[in-house]
Amino acid sequence: MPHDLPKAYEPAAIEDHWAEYWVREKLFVQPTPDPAAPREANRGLNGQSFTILLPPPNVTGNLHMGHMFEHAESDILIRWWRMRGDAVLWVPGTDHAGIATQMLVERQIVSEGATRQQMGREAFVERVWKWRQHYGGAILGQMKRLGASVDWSREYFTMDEKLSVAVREAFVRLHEQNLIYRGAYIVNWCPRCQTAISDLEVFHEEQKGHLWEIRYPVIDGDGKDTGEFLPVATTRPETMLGDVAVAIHPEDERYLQLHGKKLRLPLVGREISIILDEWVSRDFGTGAVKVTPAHDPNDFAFGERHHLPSINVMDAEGRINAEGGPYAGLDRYAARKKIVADLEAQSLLAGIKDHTNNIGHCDRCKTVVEPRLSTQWFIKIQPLADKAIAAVKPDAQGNKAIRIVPDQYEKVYLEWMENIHDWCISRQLWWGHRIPAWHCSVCHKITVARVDPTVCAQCGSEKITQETDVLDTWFSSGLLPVSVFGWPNITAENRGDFDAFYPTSLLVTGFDILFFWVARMIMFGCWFAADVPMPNGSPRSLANSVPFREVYIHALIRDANREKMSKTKGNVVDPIEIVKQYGTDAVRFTLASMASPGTDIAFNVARTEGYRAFANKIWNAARFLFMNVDRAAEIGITVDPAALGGMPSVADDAPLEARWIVAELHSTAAKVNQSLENYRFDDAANTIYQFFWGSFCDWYLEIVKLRLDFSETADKTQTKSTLTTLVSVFEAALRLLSPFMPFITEDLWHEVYDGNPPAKSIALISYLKAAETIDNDALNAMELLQRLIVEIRALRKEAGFEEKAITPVEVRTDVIYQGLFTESSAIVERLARVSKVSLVSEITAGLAKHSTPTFDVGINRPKIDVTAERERLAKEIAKYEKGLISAERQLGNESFLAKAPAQVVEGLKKQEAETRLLLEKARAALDNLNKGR
RNA sequence: GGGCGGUUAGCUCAGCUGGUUAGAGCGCCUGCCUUACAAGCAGGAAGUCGGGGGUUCGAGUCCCUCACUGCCCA
Repeated sequence: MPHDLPKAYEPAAIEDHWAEYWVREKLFVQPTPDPAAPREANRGLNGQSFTILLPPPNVTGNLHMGHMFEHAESDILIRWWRMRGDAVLWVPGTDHAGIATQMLVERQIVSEGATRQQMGREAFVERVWKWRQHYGGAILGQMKRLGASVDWSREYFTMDEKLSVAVREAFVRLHEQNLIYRGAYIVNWCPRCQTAISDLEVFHEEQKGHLWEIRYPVIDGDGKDTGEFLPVATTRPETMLGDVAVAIHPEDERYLQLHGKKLRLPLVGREISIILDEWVSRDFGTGAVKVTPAHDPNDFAFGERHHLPSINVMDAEGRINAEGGPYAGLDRYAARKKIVADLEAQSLLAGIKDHTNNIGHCDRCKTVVEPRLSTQWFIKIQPLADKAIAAVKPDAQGNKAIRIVPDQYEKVYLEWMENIHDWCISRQLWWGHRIPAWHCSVCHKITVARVDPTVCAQCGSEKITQETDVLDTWFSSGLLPVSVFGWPNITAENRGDFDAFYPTSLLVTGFDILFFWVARMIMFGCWFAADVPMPNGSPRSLANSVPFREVYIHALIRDANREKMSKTKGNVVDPIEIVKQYGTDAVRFTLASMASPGTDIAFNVARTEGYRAFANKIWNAARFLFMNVDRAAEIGITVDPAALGGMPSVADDAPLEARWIVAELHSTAAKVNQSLENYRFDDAANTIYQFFWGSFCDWYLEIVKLRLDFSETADKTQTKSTLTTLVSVFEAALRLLSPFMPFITEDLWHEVYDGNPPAKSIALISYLKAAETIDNDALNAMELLQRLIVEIRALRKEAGFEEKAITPVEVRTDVIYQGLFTESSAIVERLARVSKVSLVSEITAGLAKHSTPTFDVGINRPKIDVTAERERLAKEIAKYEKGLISAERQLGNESFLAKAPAQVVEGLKKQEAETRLLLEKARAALDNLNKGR
């Protein structure tokens, strides 16, 4: 059947088809292994499994460039491992994103004129589920379109029943282990979201503000003003309503006379004490710091140390509450304004200074967070952190249970983990995993249980109500590596997944969630998996408890000007849009080729344009190939499909270009495999690009045109073997490229097999593996030939030949190369538009001439540009002279000769000799030019 | 304030444990519609490797220092 491909590659025409095909045919589904079967049987051909858990995108989210990059890298690795014969599993899913999702649905409700409070909790949660069913997880649909080779049968959602069981078990277990406690502490409170958020969910931003100095009147034992004042500096004057003391440094000479005295709190009138505390910084402000334990973490610590009461003066929405007397009801900023004005009116304001401070904002809604005293649930994190540290730190033998790549992040991780704070896991939301704790209104004790209790476990009362708080979303996503494989239900019958896929092999993720998620998975994984025995019943070591063996931290995507992409700046590049324009493959290849470790990626569509051209190049190479296959078929020459699919090889007596392209292919395969081992997507991509375009298309295809003779008189055996090499190398190159450009390679691969491929997808057959030895003779010979052709082409230009003109050339070379040039004269003639290659002992005087270390080549010069030629030679001479001077200096240096490796010295000597010769030739050529010969 | 990274061609970036005269893509210049491809072909120009100092026979690569820049933590 003749092939009929459009002249230009149109990604849109094929991508939807294949994306849908991959999902429909369930090509990437990895079934649960049978736990009764031997472990090896559950692994791939290599006896290995390779598993990646998709970092769960937010269920409300859309795919952005960062996702596409992360997925491209993961997919490249996954496809590569799969083609190398491993049992591969990539598990997709989304997380329920407590705050974001609740905010989104709440906004909808408000726009309908209602509130969630009116609706009630149950109805609201139902509404969120409904939203999720209709609109949630759009990002997974986008992933399907982009061809991510994930196992869709295993899609998870953190609120699913199966994963919720794990959340509950984890909570109860930690509680039983006394690692969960509840208490009143200062937390980051978002007045808009009306929930506590963890330290990690707060971002700090410098803002210009003020430092107000307030004069606190000193009073005597009877409560009367002494006429003295203590100046107190604050950035948040409104919190003074909750002041319970003022702290000074015990050795601060300015305030020695105030030791033991009391103050009257301005505006409020409350008597407060002056406390002495060495933690006070004497240099900051006035050296006297107001203490408001309910509204500042440092003050809370002061309060603990000095047994001070806490007075909460704000409500959940950031308004002053009843404790604030006349200010009650005012928003925090309105209250600040009024308080400052009132203080001023009472002459209690000593000064206002400009002050820049770092203000915490809610990561979700950008509202300024308020440190607030409230009762929350916490995890006592140290025991978990200890394991998580041990998992990453090298042991005495230098082994690490988890390797973090690039390794600089290992330090960042350990630094954070070693200074970790207890984790506030409660959120005042409705959407999420409700904390499985019940409060008893009789004995006021708490019952935490795996099964919803009906009575208080302490006093048996039925008057119990469930805790209203839900758990932090990261609590559930932190459990994913264990929960997606069935934990806590690991029984003899259903432990197949866990045994086969846990620990997962690799996590590909961004630096931004190293602490949020990666660290928490490590803590939970090490903690909970440790209790699951190994398949043979033996205890599980730390190395087998970790959630993944490696973490690859990828770069961040910025716009073409290296600016962070953000909606407000309007510089967000929508990957789907770019994909529509250039094709998924081109975008993937762009991302891969720019993915060098440690540097952010400045995404530039100019690059993508270039890789679309690359795809088009491959497409057209295929057209050329099919054209010839069809023509061959007409005279009865066909390629045996059995010759395809492995590593191409050629006979020793095959033509040079055949031996060469096969050697190049092997060498390319070796480099690509090596690069991917090291997560060097850029090197791998560039190597393939160079092979496909630079070697296969630019040279091999051009030369092969000489051999494809379909005339009556043709040597059919030779034509067939040429065609076989051509097709088999192309087919192999498609496989090499497939992980990077899955769509075009899938499409062309099916074409190569004329619709009867040996497998359902190119993704399911084997990747390239280089032979032990590579034909270096062919590589060297071809390199020399290419050099000759390039020199002739350059000469032709300089000599002013028309593009199409054909001309004879003279070549002088050593005997050892003469055979090559003679045998390959047809190649030179075709590629350099030469009528005849004559080997001479010296290039005829007067010809335009180029010299290289191995040969001289000369051609006629119909209309040479003498000035340009003179400039070129002068430049060449200067370059050689410079090189010669530096070579001579080094070779004249005795310590160089004594200390440098022989190989380096030899190389330099050879180079020096060559340069000397080339210099002489260039000088002679310049002379001749000047003499007008 | 503490820590980490970056600075190489006009742009975006490679350059492994120091070793011959520093590379790629895009862009640029010149000439070509050579029937696979103008999303192409051929040829070409272009870098005091951020500044300074040091170690070394030899430094883009190692050390010190300064400058600029980005990120993380407080």
